[in-house]
Amino acid sequence: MARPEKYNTKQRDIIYGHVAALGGEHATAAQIYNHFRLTGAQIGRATVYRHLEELVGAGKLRKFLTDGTSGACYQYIESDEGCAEHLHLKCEGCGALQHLECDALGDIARHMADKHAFVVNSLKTVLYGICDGCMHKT
Amino acid sequence: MARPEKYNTKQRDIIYGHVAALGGEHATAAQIYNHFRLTGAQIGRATVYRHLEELVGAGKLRKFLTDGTSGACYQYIESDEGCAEHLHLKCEGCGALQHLECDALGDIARHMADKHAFVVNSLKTVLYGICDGCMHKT
DNA sequence: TTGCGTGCAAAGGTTTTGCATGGCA
DNA sequence: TGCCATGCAAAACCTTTGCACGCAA
Repeated sequence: MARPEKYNTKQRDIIYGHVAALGGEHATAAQIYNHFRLTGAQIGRATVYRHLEELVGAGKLRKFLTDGTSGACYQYIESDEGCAEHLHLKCEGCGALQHLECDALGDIARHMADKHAFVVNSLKTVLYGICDGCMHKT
Repeated sequence: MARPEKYNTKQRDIIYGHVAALGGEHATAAQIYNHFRLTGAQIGRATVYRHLEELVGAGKLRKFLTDGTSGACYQYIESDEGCAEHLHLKCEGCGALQHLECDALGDIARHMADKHAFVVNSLKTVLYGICDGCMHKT
């Protein structure tokens, strides 16, 4: 159990290194696949998807779903404790995905657990709304 | 602006009536389409999708995205004003959708607007997590 | 050598779009 | 009558899967 840790391949290192290098940035599977194509690293779509799902299962990567047929977005999860506790904001106007770094979120999660017996999964929750830029447009 | 309110067709009434009859239940586009096929109402896929998206845009319907390739789930929004005041909780264990009635939500929305210049859309925002019942199972 | 991991291609599914026809106002 | 909405089909899209080869241990 734990982690099979079967083989240590070059592709695994490349993919893992790339998503880790993304830091807080998010990327779709297609973007990641294209990045490898452009950088010369010949990695098949299937391999990208397989490792992405593997990393999601291992808790190293977060997966969320965008609105249209744009596909799923992946984001690296820092192992630091501080970064695990932030939510995401999706602007319905421009479609941008922002990160919410705020101490209040910890209070919200605690409030939900205490008063409503509901444990919020910050990794999956996305708040929808209108960002500052789009609010002043038209 | 308000609403174009173009034509009032029979299919529109059928689709609207069906999703309203679902109440709190959620259904995928394929399920809704199949329901019409079985009940004898001949309505094309495209028409179902078009009206579903129209209803989502009008705030009458909520659209979720499921994990796999199962497609999107739609759910009827009972009353505009009632649901605008609170958020929704989606349990990842049992799939139930709960309503969160809490004054703290007003504080959250206010905090987001003041500190982060982001207006939260309560109609579309869903908090994911584990409900009380599922937490004690297994 | 053994067998997992890879890559290519094709399948699977959901959603969108073009175009001719029918129905509402 | 004019024009929108519909329906059928095909396209586009993302994602998964089968199979033969290559590479790690």
